[in-house]
Amino acid sequence: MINYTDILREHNLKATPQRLAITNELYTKGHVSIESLYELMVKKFNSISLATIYKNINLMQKNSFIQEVKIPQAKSVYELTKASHSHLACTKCLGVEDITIDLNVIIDTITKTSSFKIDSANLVVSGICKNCQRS
Amino acid sequence: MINYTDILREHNLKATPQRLAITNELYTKGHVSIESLYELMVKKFNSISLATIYKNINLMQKNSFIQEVKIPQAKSVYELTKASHSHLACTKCLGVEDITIDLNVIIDTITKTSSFKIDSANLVVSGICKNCQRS
DNA sequence: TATTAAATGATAAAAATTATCATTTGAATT
DNA sequence: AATTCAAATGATAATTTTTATCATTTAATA
Ligand SMILES: [Mn+2]
Ligand SMILES: [Mn+2]
Ligand SMILES: [Zn+2]
Ligand SMILES: [Zn+2]
Repeated sequence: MINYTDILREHNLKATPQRLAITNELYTKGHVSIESLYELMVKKFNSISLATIYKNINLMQKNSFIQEVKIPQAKSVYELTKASHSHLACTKCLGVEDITIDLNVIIDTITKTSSFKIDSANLVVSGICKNCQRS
Repeated sequence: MINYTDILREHNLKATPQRLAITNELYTKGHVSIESLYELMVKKFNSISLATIYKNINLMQKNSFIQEVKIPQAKSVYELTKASHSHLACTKCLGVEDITIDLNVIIDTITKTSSFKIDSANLVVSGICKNCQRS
């Protein structure tokens, strides 16, 4: 269990209980949607406002503290920003897993064959996760 | 200029003027957002309903006639379904270009190293397009 | 041309997101 | 420890986005 107090402050964000709870949830769950994050927070705070969730998600995104992951045919999930990686999205349980794949070959190919100046590459692979395959 | 009348009917969709206009717009523009599609349609039909846009987009998506492309930090665009391909998204002009990249090596790698059963892979590369680089 | 299921347009309703603002609070300062 | 104050929260209104409803129209078939 990481303490995000200092890390929040480094991003010029006050370490409020709500933010610490949000970051902890993102840390433990990995990838969380807005609605499930809100449900989780309501359990911890008798009266957290949905606006607080949105305001923090947006603010932390601006500060590159967290990132949105857009999944085809499903709701977005959010995660703590970490080293660049790709995602496996299960179409059955809607779970999202991290996977580290070297996309440099692809990036190089695009750079050589097009005039596009690449900033980042986002890969989402959809399918059935290990757990959902048996059933 | 392709005539989509028969293609729509093959998908069990009536070839209404609105649908023909939508498909033509997707064909000529390539990738269009809901709001710009609506603006374009309003020019052609004095009183097309936004609901008609949504209903058609959703229906045609179910029939795999068109597809949604989710772009990081930007609104989704829609395109006519065609051979699997990836996308270059310009963060400046918000334009989206097609690019054909062989993702089989990556898919094979994932298949070998994980227990994930892959259905599809979606790659969106963000950066600055050729046009936007000069300015 | 008549028939009919499907599509459209108008609009209400619902869902998602943002804005506003009085109150509270974290963190720095004394 | 008490004071200060910008920032954050919560309540809620407003806005935006998307879906539902339904009377009317229309594409397709006969
Ligand atoms: Mn991730
Ligand atoms: Mn495309
Ligand atoms: Zn699963
Ligand atoms: Zn551009």
